[in-house]
Amino acid sequence: MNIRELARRSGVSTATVSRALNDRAEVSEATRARIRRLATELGYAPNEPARTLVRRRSDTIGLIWDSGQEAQGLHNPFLLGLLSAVRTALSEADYHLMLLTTAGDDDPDGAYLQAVQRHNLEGVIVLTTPPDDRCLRALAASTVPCAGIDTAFTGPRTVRVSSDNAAGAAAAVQHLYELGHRRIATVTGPLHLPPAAERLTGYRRACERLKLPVPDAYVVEGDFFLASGEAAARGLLDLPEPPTAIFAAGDQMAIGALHAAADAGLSVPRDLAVVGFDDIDAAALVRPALTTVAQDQRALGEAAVAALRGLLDADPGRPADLVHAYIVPTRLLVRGSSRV
Amino acid sequence: MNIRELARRSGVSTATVSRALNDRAEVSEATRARIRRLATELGYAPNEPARTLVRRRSDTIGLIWDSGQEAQGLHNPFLLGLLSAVRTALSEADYHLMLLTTAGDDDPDGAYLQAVQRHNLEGVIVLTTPPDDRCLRALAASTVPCAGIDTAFTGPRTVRVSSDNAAGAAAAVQHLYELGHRRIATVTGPLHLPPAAERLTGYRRACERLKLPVPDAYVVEGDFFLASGEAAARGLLDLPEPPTAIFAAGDQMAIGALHAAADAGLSVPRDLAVVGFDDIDAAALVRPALTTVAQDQRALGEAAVAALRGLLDADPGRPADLVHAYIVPTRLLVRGSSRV
DNA sequence: CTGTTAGCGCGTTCAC
DNA sequence: GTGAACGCGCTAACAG
Repeated sequence: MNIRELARRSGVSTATVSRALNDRAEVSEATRARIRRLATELGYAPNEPARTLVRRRSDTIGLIWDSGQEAQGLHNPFLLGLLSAVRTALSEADYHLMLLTTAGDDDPDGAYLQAVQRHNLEGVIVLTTPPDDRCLRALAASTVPCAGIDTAFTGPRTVRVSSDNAAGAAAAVQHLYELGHRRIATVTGPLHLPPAAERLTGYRRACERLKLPVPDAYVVEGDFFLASGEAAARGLLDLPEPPTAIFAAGDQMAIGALHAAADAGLSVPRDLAVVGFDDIDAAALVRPALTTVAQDQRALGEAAVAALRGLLDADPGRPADLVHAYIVPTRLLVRGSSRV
Repeated sequence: MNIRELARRSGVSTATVSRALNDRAEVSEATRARIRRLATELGYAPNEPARTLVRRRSDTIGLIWDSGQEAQGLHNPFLLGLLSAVRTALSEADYHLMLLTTAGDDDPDGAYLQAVQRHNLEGVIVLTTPPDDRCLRALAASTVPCAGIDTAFTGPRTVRVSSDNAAGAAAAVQHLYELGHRRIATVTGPLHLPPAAERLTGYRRACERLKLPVPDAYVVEGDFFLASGEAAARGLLDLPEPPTAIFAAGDQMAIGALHAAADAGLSVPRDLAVVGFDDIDAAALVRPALTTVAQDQRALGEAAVAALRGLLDADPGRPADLVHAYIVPTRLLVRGSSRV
């Protein structure tokens, strides 16, 4: 079933069919309706490769989501929601979505770039990825429009989307303050990662505003994984003046802090309050359930799509400074680990 | 950069370039090498839409992974690993991957089918999806090759891939038996779902083999979510003769059982042992860590790709009975919730 | 408002 | 072993 057959059956030319199906103005309403009806009746669907070939655009976006295994267990739960949101938002904007990989390519460094070229991709969305990915750097350095969520790359046609990490962290501190806590420590992520650094900044700013002391010992760098949070919390609880509350920049570390508290014979939230970040699935499953700063995956996904579309519509020559950062608000979910 | 330009620069015709790049036999080794080198040098990449158009095949597989929101929080953590495995396996087999959605289509019932037609997809892989999806049924009923992981659909060119749910459940029971438990109860998933039913079968068979009594009260149907596991466990612990071990057919329910035990003042694993299924992220994060039957996501993904390729290579006329079921083994992860 | 025609980039005949 | 010509399904440009 192709456009020629459809034309034959409806007694018009292929050009008219094409115009009718693509909602061009120059077709009479009557013929348009007739053709559309016939098309659905016959189960006609346009051949995208052919359209792509002639229109020189594919309406297709590439998606890169983690080329390495390092991120395993880290932002994972998070990614799925993101992926879902991106998929939905793109499809609502009538874009198709292609998953990209580096594997199986002769020239791994240019793999993504080649994929974009091969498939005529209009742009690429990048979900959390190791920042040292050479293949990704090559992409960012090109003129391919890229929107990254929580990624640290920059290039000529690049936008970054992320949660308002600083504000989220500040909200966590504020929440603990309102519960009466005055000694609030933090466990950070690896500080070379932007989200980790931003969350620390938010923590510091909130403490400053609230006139809370932040001794150096109250800031411990972790790696976002459980064990680091547990170790950090253990250290914090052993201090001469231990904190009464811990803000961990990631849920896994926060859960580690819960374990450390239990081991120290402390009751959460009575003796120690804990707040995490991300709202991974496990946050609602542990006991006490974890109070956490939830990232809005749906909003992040939609923002990424919006950002990319902005880039696509923008004049390629112009720097896209105006839209160079999309910040999505977070939401504090108060659960048992902080509230009494 | 296209094949014509490449031909001009290498002093041969486009036909020769095409033959060289596609590893056809009728080209001399020398020219092939020369052309290949020039191609990488110039960053040439074939235009897939054009290739697809003329070859009438796209080397592209569609992926459907959850059209509804119902599954939220259920198999989620699981899906991501699957997705990753499928992506890798497909790309190693030189297939491209396209994410499909129903959204934004006029004829939602035929949305997937249309997508397959539009993009010339060779086949589709379906990850866990609500079984009542009409759109999916339409796809399964067609002649499009489909491989489903844990899905309940069947059709003329359909393969199902799943974990060996029965064996996994049996292994859990066996493990508990070896620890000395003789009163082992189970919390099942919704029994209309094949995985839930299979896990129950495995449980029953193992109990029978080990001559363990299974009073009706020891089999409680849950819904895979936390609360149902908690409620079921509470009921079980209130029995006149409560079990000393619970096998829950899903990790969330198992974690619910841990909560119930804690509320009843029981110590896990001393007073009650608990085993789950799936190995979601949270299983390793809760305390005590959850013993669970892990599904091998990587193997499942690879099996799905293998199954689909089998279907693609098979004679379309022939029923594909020989390969109609791919069963992937599970692995018991013993953690603190069972081992003393 | 509609039809005719050219050509998007490539793989594949058929000649040589 | 190589080249010239054709056509995949569709849209765009132009003609009517």
